[in-house]
Amino acid sequence: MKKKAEERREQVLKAAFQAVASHGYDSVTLQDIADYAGVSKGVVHYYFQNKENIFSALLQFITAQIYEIEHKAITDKHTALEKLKAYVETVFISPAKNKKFYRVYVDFLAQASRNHTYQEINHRFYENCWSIGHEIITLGKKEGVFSIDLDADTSAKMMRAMIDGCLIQWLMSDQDDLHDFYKKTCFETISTLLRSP
Amino acid sequence: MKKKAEERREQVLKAAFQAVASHGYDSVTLQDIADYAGVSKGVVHYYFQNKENIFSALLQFITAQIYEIEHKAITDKHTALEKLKAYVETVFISPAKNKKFYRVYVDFLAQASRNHTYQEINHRFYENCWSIGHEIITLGKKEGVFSIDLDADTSAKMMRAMIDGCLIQWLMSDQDDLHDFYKKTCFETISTLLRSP
Amino acid sequence: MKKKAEERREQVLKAAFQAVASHGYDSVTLQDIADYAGVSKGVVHYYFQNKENIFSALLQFITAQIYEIEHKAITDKHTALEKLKAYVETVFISPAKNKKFYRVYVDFLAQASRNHTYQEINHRFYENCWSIGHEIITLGKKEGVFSIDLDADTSAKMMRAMIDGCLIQWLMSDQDDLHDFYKKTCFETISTLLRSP
Amino acid sequence: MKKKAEERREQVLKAAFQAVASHGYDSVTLQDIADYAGVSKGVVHYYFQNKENIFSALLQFITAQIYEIEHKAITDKHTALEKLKAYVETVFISPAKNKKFYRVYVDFLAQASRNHTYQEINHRFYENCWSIGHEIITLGKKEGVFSIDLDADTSAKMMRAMIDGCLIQWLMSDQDDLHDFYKKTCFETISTLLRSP
DNA sequence: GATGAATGAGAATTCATTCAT
DNA sequence: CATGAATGAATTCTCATTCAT
Repeated sequence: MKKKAEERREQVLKAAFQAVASHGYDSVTLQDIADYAGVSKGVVHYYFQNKENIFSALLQFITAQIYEIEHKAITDKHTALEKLKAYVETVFISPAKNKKFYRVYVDFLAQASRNHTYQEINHRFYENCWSIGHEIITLGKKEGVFSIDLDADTSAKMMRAMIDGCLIQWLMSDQDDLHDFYKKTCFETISTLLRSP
Repeated sequence: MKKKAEERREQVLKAAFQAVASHGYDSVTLQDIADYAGVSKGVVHYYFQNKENIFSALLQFITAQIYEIEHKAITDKHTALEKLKAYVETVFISPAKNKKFYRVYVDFLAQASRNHTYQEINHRFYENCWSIGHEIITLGKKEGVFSIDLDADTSAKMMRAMIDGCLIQWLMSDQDDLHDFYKKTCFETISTLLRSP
Repeated sequence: MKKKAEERREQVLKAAFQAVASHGYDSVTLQDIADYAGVSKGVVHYYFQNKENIFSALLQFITAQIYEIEHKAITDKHTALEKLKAYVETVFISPAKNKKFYRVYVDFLAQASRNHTYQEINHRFYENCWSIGHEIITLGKKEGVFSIDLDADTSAKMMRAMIDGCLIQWLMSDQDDLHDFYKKTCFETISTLLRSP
Repeated sequence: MKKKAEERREQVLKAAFQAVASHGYDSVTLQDIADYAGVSKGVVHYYFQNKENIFSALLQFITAQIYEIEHKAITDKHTALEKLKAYVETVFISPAKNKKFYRVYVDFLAQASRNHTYQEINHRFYENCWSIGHEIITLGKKEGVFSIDLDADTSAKMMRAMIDGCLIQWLMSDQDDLHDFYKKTCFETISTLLRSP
């Protein structure tokens, strides 16, 4: 029973993700979401109290999912450079997936600047991202491949700033063939920043 | 006649900026804009065909204005490091102004991912920003303070990615007192990236 | 089987009474009723064809109940004045109970003005009420305490009009402490009307 | 300008009165009101913030109007009995008008039992009605036609209770031809109550 | 019998846009 | 030119009712 409901909610959230990716946060209607989910309008309201509620759950859902994937990627690797490489590879997963996620994510960032709930969810996502950076940097310092002078917290923040900055810049270019350039350059820029002189 | 109309349009655009900063791109109404401008709803429609039109003009207006300010800042300085310092200082102008501009700007980025018109306006802004970076880097290479190996085009893009990444991260923190941290760290990160080894 | 079903119906009707008293005729939902009854929404529909059906049964149920109580009250007494006193005392039973019943009853009167089914149920209630008045008046005339000139039918209608008029006026005051004033005054007014000059 | 708007509001209120009289408080839609007013749905919202707002204004409007008519009726007369006669005549104006007004009024009474705003508006109406009764009774006592023992405040309340009780009972009968009976009987009952023994 | 998930019709409300004054 | 009244399309949300389990 409970399980079925949980699946339904996830079905709606996935539909909401598709719908927002296609139409944009403020243009998407509950009917759109219902259509993508292949259910009636009523179902959406049955599982979520209101629109804001769906969107909060959606932001929670996608940021948690992204973090999980990124975290898994670095856990599989053992050296700092391998982890960093895997992290950037995973973040720049593909033009199609990055476009979809970042379209939705930038929509949420736009909302978050005036919505405390989204801000908090995003903050938890940031902390997760920073913790990945922190882990890589700390290991790299131990290994001697990264500068001993780095402050892991600060550098982790700059890492994420660079990643988001690059992917937003790429998204705005609307050119899938630049994806590789941004991936490579982002990786090299971060490497340059971190490596011991 | 023409002059009066131009002033009227600018009055409306400035009001639109205030209105979007306060209410957000998708929540703002033409009545809000008219209210901020101290005119009637009719006036807004007299000078702009429709809502989309106002917003295109607004994005054009604020990105042009920002570029002008940033460009002026580096023109006043003579060495690469002075220019870079002035650029970052100008970009991180103040918590209040950055919050206002970036709220509106992120709103537009969110829209731009699905709106070609905004994308083009933003692209021109990017090119302007990149040209500033290019100028600083080229000069720094000549002066010998920046690495000779840098590709000015690429590095300029990374500079802007770092700046936007930092300011968005700061905006999401909703903590004015972190503004200084991000300004300083952003500057140092860029310096690290560019300086000759 | 039949008995169980009858109990179930009554359970739902009592819940409906609570629900209407709390939320009002037009705001009450079947879910509210189900909640008050401690059963699922399905049960409500199992025992009643639809919403209108429940409400008809409810009006029937509460008017029958009220009449039974009032009738019992006067049957216990033997003189006209005792009966009248007991009647008014029973009608003005308590602030809490009067508020609950009259809220629901006025809701039904509002509906009844456009709903023939409710009108008929209310008419039977009126006839019952009038019969109580009739009995008291006829006895009083026999006893010589009430004016011989009274038309029992007409006076019974006026008695009920006075009672409903008073209780509605009291209900609208939203002041429990006026309950006593209206009870006393209503009794005295009716007494004045009936007594032989 | 202001005048036009005031007329528009009144036009909408009159339409709302028709609409509620026909469909009932809780069934009436803003579209119904707009239709009766011969305007678009938007107009209703242009002049009233929301549905509750319209209804508050409507209750205010009709109770003020009724009071004005009743007050005018007694002002024209000079003796207590003439005033009383005129008052009852005016209150029982005609089957058609009483049906319309009392349908709407009972709807409001039903709502008022749970809505403080309506309660207050109704209370002001009550006070106005009571003041009419008070005036008649005081004059009658002076003239010696009414009992010197009457408390004018209390008797005024009983007068109104009798009137409302009678008209509600009549409304529930759904028989226009009983209107005369209730008018006559109500007048006689009140006369009996007030006259000196 | 009982449950509660699913449906979809229907209502309030919001606003861009139009246009008479 | 400017105003703001009027329109009605579009959206969210609520719930009676149905029906598979």
